Order: sequence, then C-alpha cells, then structure tokens
Amino acid sequence: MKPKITIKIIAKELGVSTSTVSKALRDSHEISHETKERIKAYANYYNYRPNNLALQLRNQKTKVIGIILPKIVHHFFSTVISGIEKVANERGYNIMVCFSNEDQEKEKETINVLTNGSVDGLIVSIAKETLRNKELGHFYQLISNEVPLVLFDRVHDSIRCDKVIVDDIGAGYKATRHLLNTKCNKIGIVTTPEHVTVGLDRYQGYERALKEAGLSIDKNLVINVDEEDDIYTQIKVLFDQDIDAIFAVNEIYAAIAIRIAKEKGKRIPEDISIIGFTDGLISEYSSPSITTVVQHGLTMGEQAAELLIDQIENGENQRSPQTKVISSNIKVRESSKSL
Amino acid sequence: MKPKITIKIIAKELGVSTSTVSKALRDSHEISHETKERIKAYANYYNYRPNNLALQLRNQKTKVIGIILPKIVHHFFSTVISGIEKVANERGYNIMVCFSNEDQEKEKETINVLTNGSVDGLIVSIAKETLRNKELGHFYQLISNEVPLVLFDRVHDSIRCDKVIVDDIGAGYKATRHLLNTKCNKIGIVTTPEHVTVGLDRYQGYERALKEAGLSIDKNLVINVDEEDDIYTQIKVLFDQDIDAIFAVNEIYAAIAIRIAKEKGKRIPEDISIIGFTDGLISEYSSPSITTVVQHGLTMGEQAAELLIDQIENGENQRSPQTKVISSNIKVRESSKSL
DNA sequence: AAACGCTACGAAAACGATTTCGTGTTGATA
DNA sequence: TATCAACACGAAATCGTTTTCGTAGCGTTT
Repeated sequence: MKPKITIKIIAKELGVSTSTVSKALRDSHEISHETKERIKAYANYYNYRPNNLALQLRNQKTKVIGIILPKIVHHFFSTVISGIEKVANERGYNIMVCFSNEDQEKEKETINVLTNGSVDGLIVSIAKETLRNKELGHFYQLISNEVPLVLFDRVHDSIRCDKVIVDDIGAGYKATRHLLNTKCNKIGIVTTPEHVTVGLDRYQGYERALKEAGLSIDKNLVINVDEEDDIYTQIKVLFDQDIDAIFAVNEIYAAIAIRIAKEKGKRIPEDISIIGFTDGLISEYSSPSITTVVQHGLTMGEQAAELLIDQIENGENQRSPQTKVISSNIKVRESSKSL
Repeated sequence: MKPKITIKIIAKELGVSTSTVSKALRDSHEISHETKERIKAYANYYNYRPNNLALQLRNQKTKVIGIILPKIVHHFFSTVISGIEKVANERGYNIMVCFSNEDQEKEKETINVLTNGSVDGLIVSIAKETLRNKELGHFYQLISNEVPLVLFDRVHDSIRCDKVIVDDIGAGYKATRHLLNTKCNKIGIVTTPEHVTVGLDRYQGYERALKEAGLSIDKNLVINVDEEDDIYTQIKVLFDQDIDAIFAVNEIYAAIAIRIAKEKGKRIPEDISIIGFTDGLISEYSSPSITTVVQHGLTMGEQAAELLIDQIENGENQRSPQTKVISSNIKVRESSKSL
C-alpha cells in the first residue's frame, strides 16, 4: 500500500504548520482567504482524505458497529445484517461482522477484541452454547462497562440492555390458530429442544391456541428435534400418529415434513396442512410453496441499529432498556388450506 | 462507554513511566523481575487490554479485511463471507462488510471510506451497474495506490489484481454433459440476458457440450430471462417445445421450472430432467430435490482471503497477479436421472 | 506614545501505544 | 581510584489529526 498523503506532508510542502492546514481544510475563520485556497487546492490535487484511524483515536469513536452472529449462512441472519447495514449506513456508521459459530469461547474472544476500541457498540445474537450453559458473564461485563449493546432474537432476560425480539409466543399462537381456523384439529408440532427459547416460545403459543380451542395437548404430537441426530428420522415418527396438520418452527423442518408427507402419499394440504417459520427462499420456491410465519428480519435489523446508535449518541442520558417486539404475520401459500 | 484502563493510568498509579509499563507487559528483559510482576499483577487485576486504535495507528496496519458485496441476502454471497471470515480469523484478521447494493456510486464511496485507513486490503465482487457502465476508474486507482485487492466472481480482465472465479463455461459444460449422459437430448436452457457474464459463460458451456455431441442449437430452447418481467411466464413458454431436460443457470429458475413441470403433469425426472446452479437450501430441501452445479462459495471465500492476506503480509515482494479458478461439480439429486 | 484589539498563524497537548536512545546507579575490573 | 559494563528505568519521538492557547505584527483609539 502506497503511503497516503497526510496533513504533515502538506504542511511541509507549503511551508506552513499542520494546525494551519487542518484549520484551512475545515474552513476556519482563523485562516486568511488566500492561504485557505492555496491549501485546499493542494489537498484537492493530491486527493487528500483524513486518516480514519487518527480521527477515531482522537475522537474516541469509531463510527463502527460490531455485529456478532452465531452464523451467517442462514436467510434470517443475512436479512438482519442487511437491515442493520441499511440504517447504519444512513446514520454514518460501518459494520464489522463476526461469527461465534455457536461457540461460547469464540463469542467471548470476539467481544473482547471488538470492544477494545474497534467499535462503538455491539449488536449480538447469543450463541447456543452460551444459552445452554447460562454463562453470561461476558455480557454482564459489557453492561457494567456501559458498552452500548443491543441483543436480538436470541436474548436473555438477565442481561439488562435493549433487545429486539420476535413475538414468538404470539407467532406460535397465530400459526396454530391458522391451522385450527382451516379445520385442522390434530396438529403436530416439530420444535427445538427446550433450552432454545425461540422454540420453546413458539411451542407455548401452540399450547395456548390449543387450550383456548378446548383441545388437550398430546405429547405424542410434540417432536423436540435434536440436531445432533438425523432430523429426517425424528420427524418421520410424527407421521405414525393420526394428524391432519404440522406446525414446524423453522423452514427446514417444514420442508422435510413436506418431503415425508409426499413419500407417504399424503396430499398437501388436503390430507395434511403444513406451516413453517421464517420466510426464506425455500418456503417461496418449494412446491408446494410453504405457508409460513414471516419473521421480518430486515425490520429487526433496522430497529436494532436504531436502538444501538441512539445509545451510542445519547451518551450519558441513559434511558432505561427497551425491548422491541416485532410482530410476525402469516403468509398463506399452498401448503395449508385457505380460510 | 466507561473509559478503559490505559498504560498511562497504570504508569501513574504505580509511579513508573509508560515506557516501563509497556516493556513490562511485553516481558522485556530491560525491566526487573519484581517491577514486571508488580505491573502485570496490576494490569491483570484491572483487566488491561491494549487499545486497538492506538496499535493500528502506530503499526500502520489494522488487521481488518474490507469486503464489498453487491448484496448479502443471497446464499452464494453469505457462503463466501463465511469462507473469508474463517481464513481471516485463523490468520488474525477481522472483517468489515459493506454492500454496494449493485450501485456504482455506493461502491466508489465505500472503497473510499474503507481505504482511508480502516482496512489493510479489500475483497470485492463488482456491482452490476459498474460492470454495465464499464467505469472501472475507482479500481484502477486502487491498483495504482497498491492497495491489496482481490476480486471474486464478478471480475473484470482490465483490473490487474488477484482474482477468484468459478469456471462458468466448464460448469455449464458439465451440467449439459450430465444431461446428455443420462439420455436427454432435447435440452432447454434458462439463462440470463447476455450482458451478465456468468449467464453467458454458462450458456457457452452448454453450447459446447451440445456441439460436441453432434447436436445443433435450437434457439427456441434458449430462454434469456429478463428479471424486470415475470420470470414464471417467461420460463413457461419453454414447455411449449418438445424437451426432455432443462438446464437452469440458477437455483430459483430451476425451482420455478419444477413447479411448471408439475403443473403440466410431467414426472421428474422420468419425463423431464432439471438441473440447477448454486447449491443452496432450495435445491437441497425442495421436493424433488434438485440436481445442481455446486459453486463452492466457501472455498472461494477461503482462497480469496488467503490471496489477500498473502498480498498484505508480503508487502514489497509483489508477485504477479494470480487468478484462481474454482472448478465446480455436479451434485446429483432427484431432479435428474442417474447414470 | 501607550494601550488595545484584530488578524493570521504556530506551538504544543491530546488520543494510546511502542521503541529508540539516553542516563544514573551499581559492581567489577585494571 | 579511574574505567567500564550491566542493569533498570525514563524522556521523547512517532503514528495523523484536532483544538486550545499564545503571540507577532499591525492599525486604531485616546
């Protein structure tokens, strides 16, 4: 990389001091018109741009937002990034993206590196391992160091900071209601293990909807998928039961359910309705296309960024932590009956 | 954000100079054992970490790689990011991700901001608008400023730098050969308009395979999709022709082709084989699952990162620019016959 | 002519770290 | 006892920028 032109070089070339150059470029009234013009012309000619690092060090702010995600190859997360970047860009910030790969150690390490001056604040979705262990010390530390922080999607109550979440209970409820409304009443659910809160919440919505409809919960219709094992096999056992609908808490489970249904010769949605979660490409382009709960990742990203930048720029005027709940809605496609 | 502990503070508290603290923490032989221990204990107790910005400014390197992509909500690009991040992380770098949104002005602006000290080098996939206009001045400038640069996927010959590309012609050829080998000989192709080079290249592979097999090109079997209009309708006309296979240059076109085939009551792959491109989730989870040309985004990202970091760390020992061609391979699934 | 106020600029500190070069003290050697 | 080396530390420069505070020079006022 060629050395870039600096204020110091300009100053030496033009026989003035660095202060004069700096002031001239910022149009200070302290500098005479002709000196200003001379300096500006020179700077312009050599395409001078102030060095970011120097500014960041001096101003004690980087105008960079750190993002830590469990992974990126995932439609929901890339959508969120997109939303964050959009707002960040509008408000003059850049983003620095890191991945925890669901690993607690890497999450800690990344937080450590980023908060050592590289970023002005963090937007994080917590790694599975961290949530499982409930070892949240690194987050408590962020709070006590007053690092601007916004958690989204995978959050934890004990961390006192701004949060952006989907109303997973409400979404589970809506999904189940949709199935009930379209004359299904033997509804199976494919969800995550209980320690993954999003799965648990969606399950609770399911439970509420069923109870409200006067139906009882049949534990045989509840599959808690362990991703360590083969997903296909685990979902397949659900088809041994007498069911007329499946609520899958994500797109992939839904796609697999469809595959099994087809293999079993069931017609969709006549014999069995299927509803998924996360409005990704799979749902849109599989055939039959899949009715889903759309998660509004873009909106979540935008909101998270707004909250974070507000925190950063408000400095001392600490407001109390907010939680934004992004409500979701059902996108009806071919895999479920219409009303 | 609470002020973090600095060397200066430690020095003052312990009544020594900043030089002593710095040396002690880096285990210099110049400092006596007991002083070292005293300083280290203090630093450790207050959890001292050197400030990144200060180091970056002093060392004149950031250990950050800038990535500029047209967009992120796209399986291929997020896979590439994943690959870059993996290697970057292994070699002690972080990544800063920006999007051009296919817009030339934003691309220029982003390059400008990032190269002003924020990153040590750039990995870029060029925006469509830039390629269409052929205004590559901002890239030539990077080269003449000797900014470490690697282009991937969307590249341009006139930019003299390292590149990582897929062998699109070869991939198109392989895809077509696969169809020919499985006894298809009335093969339609759904591709992009001609100015998108990846589509054009894949088409050329198709052409070569057919000619080699002694078949002539029937222009009625070639669909150039204009994404401004309805994709579904454009692909549908292909089914008016007598065909036994379709080569779609991306996953979405393939998924749409499958949908149409089903609507027409064709059996896949008995009546019609379909092969796609990009090994994303759609191909994997749709039913029937789709035979595709896998694009190895992860590998591309890894290679790009290796090339870039080599450039950065080799400094003056400029080797001549390399182009890595990542070859692709066919992943046979249910939408095509097996050999 | 002394006092004052502008104008137009420079010196120096600051951000947080590293590193080169001195230098005062100690003990050993000639 | 003079010389020298080794030890242990500090001063200052450096990275690139901004900003506060001085101040030289000049003209105006009383």
